[in-house]
Formats: sequence, C-alpha cells, structure tokens
Amino acid sequence: MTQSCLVAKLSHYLELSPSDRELLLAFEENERTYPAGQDVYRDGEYQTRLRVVKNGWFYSYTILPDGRRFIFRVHQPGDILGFSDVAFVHTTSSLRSVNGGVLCPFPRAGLHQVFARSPRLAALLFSIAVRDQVLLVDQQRTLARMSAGERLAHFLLDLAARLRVTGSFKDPVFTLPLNQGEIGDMVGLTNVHVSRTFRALEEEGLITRDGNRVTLLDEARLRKLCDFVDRYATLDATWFDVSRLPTSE
Amino acid sequence: MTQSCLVAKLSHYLELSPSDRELLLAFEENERTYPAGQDVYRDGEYQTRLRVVKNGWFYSYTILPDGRRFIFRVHQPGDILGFSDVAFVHTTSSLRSVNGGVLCPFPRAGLHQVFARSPRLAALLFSIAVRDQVLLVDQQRTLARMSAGERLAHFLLDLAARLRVTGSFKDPVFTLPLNQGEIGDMVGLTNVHVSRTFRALEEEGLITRDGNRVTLLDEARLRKLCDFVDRYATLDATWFDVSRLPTSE
DNA sequence: CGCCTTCTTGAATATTATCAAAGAACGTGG
DNA sequence: CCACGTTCTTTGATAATATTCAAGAAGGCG
Repeated sequence: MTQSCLVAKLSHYLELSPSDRELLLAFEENERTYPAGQDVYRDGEYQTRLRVVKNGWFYSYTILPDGRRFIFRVHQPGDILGFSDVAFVHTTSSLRSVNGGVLCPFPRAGLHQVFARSPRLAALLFSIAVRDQVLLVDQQRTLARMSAGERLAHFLLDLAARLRVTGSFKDPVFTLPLNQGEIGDMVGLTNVHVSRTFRALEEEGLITRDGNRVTLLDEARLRKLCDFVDRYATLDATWFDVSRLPTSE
Repeated sequence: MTQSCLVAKLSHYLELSPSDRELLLAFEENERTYPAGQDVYRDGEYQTRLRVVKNGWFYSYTILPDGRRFIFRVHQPGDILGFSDVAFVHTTSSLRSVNGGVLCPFPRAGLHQVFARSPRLAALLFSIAVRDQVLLVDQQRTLARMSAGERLAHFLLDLAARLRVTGSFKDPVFTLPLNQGEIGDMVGLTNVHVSRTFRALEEEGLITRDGNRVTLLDEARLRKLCDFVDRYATLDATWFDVSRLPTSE
C-alpha cells in the first residue's frame, strides 16, 4: 500500500484494480531526499520526470527579469508534480524544498502506459489536472481583485483545507513553514506588508500566531472575508463511469 | 473537415485516423448562436456540456460578493471550453458572448468515449489541459508581480499570439472587441487606470489605438517589458508517441 | 555570547482606486 | 439626416493602498 507513493495517492480517489496497481508500480523509481532550501530543478531545464511528494513541503516558483519572485504553488505530501510541464520540452518553473522532504519520481513515459492501458486511470489524472486549473483561477481571482487581508485569508484557508484532507490539520492550528518573504511572493505583496497585514488580522480577532504556528480563530468569518470555496472536498468522477468518491490532495 | 468544430480543432495538433474522426463526429451536437453580451451559462449551474468556439469571442468570468468582476479567460475561435468544470458537478464560472458568436456543444460523456477508445486523443486532450495550466500561471505571475503597464502589455501580446496561430492577426494590427472595463477585469485594474495606462503605452511609442483596433508598434520591446513567453507556438506531444507538431489554439 | 535571519515598526514615496464630470462614439427613432 | 439617449473613454482632484528604505527587536544556532 504505502510502498508506492503513486498508488497511495490515486487510491484516495478510485479503487484501483490489481492490474492498475501493477501498471503504476512498474515505473516507480527510487525516492529521493532533498535538504531544506534546495532546488529540485530550475526553470528551463530538460526534465522528463513527474513526482509525487512523499513528505515535506515544496514550492514551484519563477523569477522575473528584475529579480522578483513569484511562487504559484505550495506542494504538500500526496501532491503530484510536473503535470504542467508535460506539454513542454523544458520546465516552465523551478521547484524548491521548503524544510527538507522526499519525492518519488516516475518517468513521463509512464503516462503513455497509463493512457494506453487504463482509460479509467487516465481519466482520473485528467480530472486532477483540470481540478487544479480551477484552483489556479481561484487564486488569480484573489490576486486580481482582492485586498492584502483578503489575499492572506484565502492563502491560509487554502492551506488549511488541503491539510484537513490529509488529516494534518489539528483543527484550528497548523504549522506554516514559510517566511513572510515567501508568503508575499505567493500572494503578491512585500514581506513588510505581509507583516502588517498579519497583525491586522490578529487585531480583528481572525487569527493568532506563535512562531510558525497559525491558529484560525474564526474560520467562518475568514471564509466570508475572501469568498473561499473548498474545491478539495469533492471531485466529480461520474463522467468516466465511476461513482463519486471522497477525495484528497 | 469543417463540418465538425472538434475535428477541425484537434486536427491542428494531430493527424486524426478515420476511427478518431468517426468517434468525434458521433457526439457532436447542433451548434448554437449567441447574441452580443448574452450569458451562455452562469456560475453554479448544472452543465454537462463542453463546447468548441466556432466563431466570435467569449469570456469566462466570476463575480465577487461585493459585485466586482474577474474575467480570467477570453476564448477565441477554435478554443475548447469547459475542461475546468469536468471535475465538478456545477460550473465554477460564467460564460458570456462578447460580440455574438457560435458554439458547438458536445456532451461530457463524449470524453468517456474518447478515453475508452482512443488513448492518443485522450492524451492530446490531457496535453491541452495542462498547457492551459501553464498559461494560467503566466497570467498569475503578471497579476502578482507586475505593474499596470506590464500587465496590459502581457494581455495584448497574449491575444496577439493566439490570433497569430489562427491566422487572424494582420501583423501589427488586431481588433480588440473588449471595453476598458472588461480589460480591467482581466488584468486586475479599474477602467480608469486602463485608460491612463493605454495612453502611457502610446506615449512611449509601444502601441497606437484607433477605436477598437490596436497596433503593436514595437513587439520586441513589449515582450521585454513583460517577459512574455509564447506558449502557443509548440506543444510537446512526444510523450504519447507522436512526432511533435505545430499547434494552434 | 555573538552572528545570522526573520520580523516589526516608522516615515516617506509610489502606485492605483475612487469620485465626479465632461467629451467622444455610436445606434436609434423621428 | 439630425437629435437624442446610451455607453464608453478621458481627465482632474483626492483618497486609499502598498512599496521602499531604514533601523531596531526577536529568536535560533553555533
């Protein structure tokens, strides 16, 4: 069960047949550990592997010509990485370990096997990919049209929703291992303004902080503040002829 | 050839076999015309159809609780719509016709047929979906980390790149049938600031405008300004065992 | 303890939004 | 063909929001 990251991940969504498992196991490679702060790969490299996060947090980012950074996604255990580069020869972003962690790589060619042999698995991968599109649009919406406080609220609720699915959210409290510069690079603010805005959220009684631990004091009000919708709770799999299932990411 | 929007669209990427064509033709429904400004569907509706744009421009948008709007994508002829809602029971955005246009719908169940019978087509759809993810990230990057002028430059170059692929870009000039309020809702600015910023771009000699026609006077400088990368030019199809092809969207 | 990184705070500046009003473009009906 | 209403664009003045620069405080780690 847990010997394969990929099998573990996809079993969250679908009951895998023995042949599905066999298929996935066939192209699993050796996992690899990355120390805190290290890049797994950089923007523009030739990369043919996809990866599943086994443990630790990672993030995908790009650097602008003037040196500014944009972090567009934090990856938590169970997430599959590299889908977005499947249509390109070279990577379109860089990947970095936050606190140290382990990745399980598998070759892009494995995708071909999946599509050729298991339409059901292929459809599941497709569903995950298009679900991620919706998450990106949600994020865009907050970047384009919301204030600093609303952006931070959305950022925190998104992380909490994902941790909740994997059981890593001890309800109102979670650990946030990113510094304020990194948070700013995710939500489109400076580190200074992140600091001020966090304090404002505290003064409004919405959160408290203690080191890198965050407590969501009033999740309902936070949700209302930034119009948060939890996209992680369900994933519609009916179109490929499988009953709807609870999901995780 | 042109009797089916879907066949026409996908033929841009892959040489379709007779059985592929037959498969796609089987679930094509009657096209439908929408007048200017009309909504095709609204956020939260139950929608099981995907659509191909036959002609006209459309856009996908969401409304915030305070009434503000965010437009996250303009759809041009040839684009496939609705992928992002495949993983959800209800739509996550609204769709509106800009100037009037025609859509060719096909049922979500058709996707199931594609995955079951043509791994190659399924892989192509997957590639298109993940390519779109990268476009969303590019857009996020400009929203999060770029100034008004850079955002507008990126917006114009994106439209131009897409029109170029379908041969609708008479090189430095194209028609932009959106008003400044809509443009603002795409790039995260007010209509007033869009007006001022357009004028600034004109004064710098980067563009000129005449009604809704825009001329890109110095595309090279525009590209440098917003670090634009053309993701439409190529799509890597090698992983599903097909030679790389020129693409269109 | 001393060094390093991160966080906080203040003051000044830059950018963008808001409000308001006038001008331009465009279609429609008389 | 012109007058009118409507929508869109432009412009100015003011306000809100976020950035920059700089310095000091807090905390972790050798």
